[in-house]
Amino acid sequence: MARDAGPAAPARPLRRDAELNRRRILASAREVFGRRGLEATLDDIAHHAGLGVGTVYRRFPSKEHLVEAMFAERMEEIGDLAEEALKAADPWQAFVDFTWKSIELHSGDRGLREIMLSNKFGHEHVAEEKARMVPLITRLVERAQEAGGLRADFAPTDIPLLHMMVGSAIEFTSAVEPDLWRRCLAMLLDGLRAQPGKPSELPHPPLGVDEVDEAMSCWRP
Amino acid sequence: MARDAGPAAPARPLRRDAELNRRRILASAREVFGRRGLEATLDDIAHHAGLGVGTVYRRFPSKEHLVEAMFAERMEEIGDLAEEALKAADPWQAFVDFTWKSIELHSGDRGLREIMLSNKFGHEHVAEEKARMVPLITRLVERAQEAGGLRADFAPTDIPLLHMMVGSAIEFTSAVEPDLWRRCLAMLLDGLRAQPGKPSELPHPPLGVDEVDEAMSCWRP
DNA sequence: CACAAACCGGAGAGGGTGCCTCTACTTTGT
DNA sequence: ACAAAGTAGAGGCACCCTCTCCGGTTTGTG
Repeated sequence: MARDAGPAAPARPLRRDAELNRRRILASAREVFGRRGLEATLDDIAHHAGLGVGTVYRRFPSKEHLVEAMFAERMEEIGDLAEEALKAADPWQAFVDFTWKSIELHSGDRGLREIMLSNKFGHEHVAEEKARMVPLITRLVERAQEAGGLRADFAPTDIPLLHMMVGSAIEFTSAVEPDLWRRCLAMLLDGLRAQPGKPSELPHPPLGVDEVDEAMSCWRP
Repeated sequence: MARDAGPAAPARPLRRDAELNRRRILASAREVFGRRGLEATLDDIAHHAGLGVGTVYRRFPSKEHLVEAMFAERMEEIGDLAEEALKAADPWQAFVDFTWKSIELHSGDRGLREIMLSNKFGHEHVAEEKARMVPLITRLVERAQEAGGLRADFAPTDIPLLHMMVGSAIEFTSAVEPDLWRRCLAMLLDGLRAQPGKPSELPHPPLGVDEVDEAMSCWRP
C-alpha cells in the first residue's frame, strides 16, 4: 500500500553472473516444483541449479517469494485462456476447449496445481489472478448451458472440483503413464453433456494391471 | 514363513484393564486415522484415547502393525461388497451400486483411502485383500458391459482411478460439505453409461463461492 | 591493473517433527 | 500381600527444513 518504489525500479541491473544465476534458479525451480510440488526444498532447487542455497536466498528473500515469482505468470496464462474461450463461437466447444487446455497447463506441473487449489501458498498476485477468473468461468459455464451443451445443473464452483479430480488422476499416474488423465477427463466430460449421444472416443488406452500396481507403489498420500 | 505360533495362539488372555485399553486404542485409531489420514502420529492416537504412548507400543509393536490390524477388516468389507454385487440381477445397477457403496465406505475414512490406493502401508493381509478384489471387479465390469449398461471402453483398471478422483473430491470438500462427493460421483457415472439418456439428477447442490474459498484454505497438498 | 563492491558456497544454527524406548509408578488377580 | 502385568509420558535419536553467516571468489570500474 505504501510501497514507494514500484516493482519497475531496478536501481541497478544485476551483475552479469548474478543475472545468469537468477535465471538458473527460476528454471530449476520451475522444474523441481513441477516435478515434486511445493514441498520441494530450496536446497533441492539450488543444487539442481548447480548453486549453493545462499545464492538463492540472496536473490529471493524467502521460499514464498520464489513461489510467487514463479507462478504468477502461469496463473495469468490460465486466466487468458478463459478470456479467449469467451470469444469462441460455439459455447459448448469453448467450455470443452478451455477445460482441456487449462488442465493441459497443469498436467506437467504439480506446483501449479497446488497453487491453484490451495490458498496456503501464493499471496497477493496469485489471489488476484484467482479472483479475476471467477466471473470469466461463470460466464463460460452460463453460455455453455444457455446453448444447451452443458448440463443445466452444473455450477461454476464445480470447476475447481473438476480440476481437483483430474489433478489427482495426474498425480496418481504421472510416474507410469503421464497422459492417462486425458482418458479420465474425456469420461468426465461425457458426464457433463446436457444431451449426451454416444460416449466419446477415449484419447488414451487404459492402464494394465501391473501399471496400476506400479502407480500404487509410487503414489504417496 | 517359519513363524511357529499362529496368530490364533493367545497364550494367555490380556488383563482386564489391558483389554479395555486395547479397544480404546483401536477405537481412537479408527477415528484419528479416519480424520487425519495415516500421517497421524501414534502420540495423537494415544492421547485421543486418553492413554500414554507407551501403552500403545506395548500392544502394537509399531505403527505399521496398528495400521494393518485396523484396516484389514474394512478392506474385507469392500471385497464382500463386490462379491455381493456379482449376485445382483441387473448388471449395470450392480456396478453402480457397488461403486456408490464402496465409496461410501471410504468417504468418512481418509486412512482407508490411503491404504487402498497406496502400496506403501499395509502388508500381507491388505495386499491379499486387494488381490482378491481384482477378478471380482473385472467380472463386475464385464457383466455391466455385456448387458449394455457400461460403456465398452471402460476398463477394470479405471476403477482405482475413479476411487482416486472421487477420493480427492472428498478430501477437498470434507471440511466444508462432507457429502459433496455424491455430486461428483453422479456426474462421473453419467459419463460411464453406454447409452446415456438425460443427465441424472444430482444428489447434492453445488458449493457456494465462499465455500470453495474455505475448502481451498483448509485443503493442503 | 587494482581494488571495492557484489556475489558465491555450503556448513550449520535454530526450530520443528515423529517413532519408539525406558523406567518409576500403579493395577490386577491369585 | 505380593509378583506379574500394565501404564504414563519425558526424552533419546534421527531426520528435515528454512534461513544466516562469513571466508573466499568474481566483476567491472577508475
